[in-house]
Amino acid sequence: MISAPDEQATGKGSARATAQRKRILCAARKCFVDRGFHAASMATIAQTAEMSPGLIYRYFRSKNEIILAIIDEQLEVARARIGELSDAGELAALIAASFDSTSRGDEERLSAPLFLEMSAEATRDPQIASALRSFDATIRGELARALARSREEGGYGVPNARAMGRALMFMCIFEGLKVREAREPHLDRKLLESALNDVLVNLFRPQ
Amino acid sequence: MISAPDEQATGKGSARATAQRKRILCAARKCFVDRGFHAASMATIAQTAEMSPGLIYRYFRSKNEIILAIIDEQLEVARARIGELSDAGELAALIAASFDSTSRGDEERLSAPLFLEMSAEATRDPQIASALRSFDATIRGELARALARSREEGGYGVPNARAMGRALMFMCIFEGLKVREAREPHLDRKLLESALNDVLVNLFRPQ
Amino acid sequence: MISAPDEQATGKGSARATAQRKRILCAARKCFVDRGFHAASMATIAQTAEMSPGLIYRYFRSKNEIILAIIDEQLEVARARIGELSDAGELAALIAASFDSTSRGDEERLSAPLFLEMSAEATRDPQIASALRSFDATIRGELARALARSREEGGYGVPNARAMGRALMFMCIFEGLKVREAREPHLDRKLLESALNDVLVNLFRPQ
Amino acid sequence: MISAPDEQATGKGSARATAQRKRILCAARKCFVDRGFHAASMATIAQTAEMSPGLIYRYFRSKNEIILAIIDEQLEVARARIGELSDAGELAALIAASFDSTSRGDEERLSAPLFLEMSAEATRDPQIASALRSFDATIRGELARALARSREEGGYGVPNARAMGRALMFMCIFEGLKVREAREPHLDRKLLESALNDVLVNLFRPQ
DNA sequence: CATGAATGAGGATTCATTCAT
DNA sequence: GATGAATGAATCCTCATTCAT
Repeated sequence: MISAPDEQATGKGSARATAQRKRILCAARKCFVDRGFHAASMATIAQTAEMSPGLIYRYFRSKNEIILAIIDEQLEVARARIGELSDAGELAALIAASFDSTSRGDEERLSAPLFLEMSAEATRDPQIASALRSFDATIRGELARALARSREEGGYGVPNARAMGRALMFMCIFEGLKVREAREPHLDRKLLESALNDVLVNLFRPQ
Repeated sequence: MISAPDEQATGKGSARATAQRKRILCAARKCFVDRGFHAASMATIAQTAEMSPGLIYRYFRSKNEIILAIIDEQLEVARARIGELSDAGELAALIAASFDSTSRGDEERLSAPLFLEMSAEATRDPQIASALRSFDATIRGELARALARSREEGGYGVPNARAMGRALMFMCIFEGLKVREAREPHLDRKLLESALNDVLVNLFRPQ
Repeated sequence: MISAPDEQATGKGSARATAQRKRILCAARKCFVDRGFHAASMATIAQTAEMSPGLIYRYFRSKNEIILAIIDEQLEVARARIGELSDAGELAALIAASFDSTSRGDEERLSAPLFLEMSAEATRDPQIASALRSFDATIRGELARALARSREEGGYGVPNARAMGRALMFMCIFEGLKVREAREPHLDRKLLESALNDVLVNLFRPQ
Repeated sequence: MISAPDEQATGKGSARATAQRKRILCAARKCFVDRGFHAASMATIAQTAEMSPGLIYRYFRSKNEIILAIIDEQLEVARARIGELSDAGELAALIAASFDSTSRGDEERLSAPLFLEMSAEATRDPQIASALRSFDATIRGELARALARSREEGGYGVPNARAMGRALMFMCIFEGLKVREAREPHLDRKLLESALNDVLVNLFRPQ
């Protein structure tokens, strides 16, 4: 978690407050996707959220706090998604599906533009960097464990020595595909799926 | 190429002008890496280049033109690097080496932060988007051809049907690694190399 | 009308907003009179209006929009004034009076410096040029009709063939006097009045 | 004369220097007509004059000095032109002809845009204001004398009491027409000529 | 709670002018 | 004499943030 809840100063914890925060974050997400963290102005976010700019500051201390909250949210979504993937067997098909923007609502997918925005921002902001590192650690550990688990236990039986490396490669492919999604959203699905199978079959084949 | 040379209006073509442009681009690259395209101010770039802000405009029409020039430069570097990789046999080792920021000077490597910055920007700027697409087309075509070439001709003998898909996967891994480099520059090299070998051996093994 | 009201984007239509716009226009008018459209800076206008520079942009999209609004205002004032003149009989006396800067407040007179500024600007800006042309057409048409009307109907009974020409001459004299006012604001009123009578008596005498 | 010759510091008096000054003034005139005093940059003027910006400063101390020189030149041209007019008998036809931009070269006509630019500038710059006043005094005196001269001496025999007033009106019409020329350069010549005759016949008819 | 007007620092860009060559 | 690179102040405009109502 990047942004401390700090209900004292902002959230109030009431249902109302939660709803307002969600409203703002939803608007912010849209604006950030459309224009990037920097180019999206608080005024635009307010307008999108159909509230006054001043009101936003009742729920978030600054624009940066909103950015951090959005990053948290996106990482959470990604965590959930990759958790699902690693549990299921059909990894290639599922990853390919995660590429498809029509398969889920905006709030349930790691947005490709936001992923790039976040990653770029992490280069400069240590707080964001650390959030991403923690995300990484969680996911890679989880993946490595899944890979290392024996076939009898529903795992892939990959030797421990290789599991960490393959988890790393999985992340690279997952994130490389996010980059690609941002750049080439209409990439041929057939090509993608067969390519993924071609590679992942090796990465994840029970050994 | 995004930015036409257009010596008419800016560069003057003189040795001096070329040196100044290089100076500016070098300063801009530093600033963009440190702060991002948007947060880097012309004043900062000028200061880094040790010249007055006004002077920059003798060599570039706008900040955006500088951004485009930097993107051109980075894509050119990436093209050259991937060209080398695809010619050589030791793909995994080379890719891993390309991760190593100490192996080459700043100007001879695709900067990871800039790569993210560029990719994010391409989401909104059609000119950048098109430059990236053209980069993609070139590289993927080249890779696919190298993969499809018969072993006798120094290729990998991958069936045509699979070559395109593997080229795509190669790009995902390459770019996924750039993302990782930005996030985790001190990633364990041993782990990385062995993981790459593990995957690429399958992707590029002569068949 | 040059500048559409466009309350959507700027004015808000509230009483407050109207007052602020007026405040800004009033300050801008002063600054433009003192220094010209180009030399008057937004900072100066803001200072004159006793507000921050940024606030101006809540009410006007750009400096140019302010210029256009001022031009609109000035043309409107001129139209009203010439309307009065053409209705009354004592044209010479009235024109001379319109020269007198003490007879009316700043907002009810076509400012001589602004008239020059506007006219000069119209040379380059097609929007302003067209506003001036429309002003011309209105006024000259109105004058020509007044001149052509029969004496029984309160007109001057000037033959149609001559009415257009005399309306043109009237405009030349009116505008020539604006030039003079800018240059020689303390011109001898007696001289002016008798000179105007001498000429206009011929232009407008009922025939 | 606004701008003191001051050969010491600038002109050098040599034929070369004179030619260079003329070159610069000619370029400046073009630029000022096209873009106005303020918007015309020294760089553009230099380019138009086909010389380097720095060189201009060998012949003029500042941009303002160029503006003043141009104003001098324009007033000189106007003086000459009105001198001709007042000597000839066919005043109306001649004034109308002076409207016609094709009748003379650019350097021999008072440019309408420059006239507006000058007049506007005179509002703020006392030096320019005084130059215009001196111009006025000369011209109006000359005109008044011509009008007052007896018919036997080639004059118009206008009583002294009226001569000053008519000279004033003549100036208004002349300058009013300059304003019109800037605004409506393609004004119907027939209309203009007949209108001028209609008025001037009264102003200048020998009495 | 909510508004939206207000602030003012900061950003990109231009341009008259200078000066080393 | 001549060049044109270099300067840096000044300009327009934007936007995160605050606060009176």
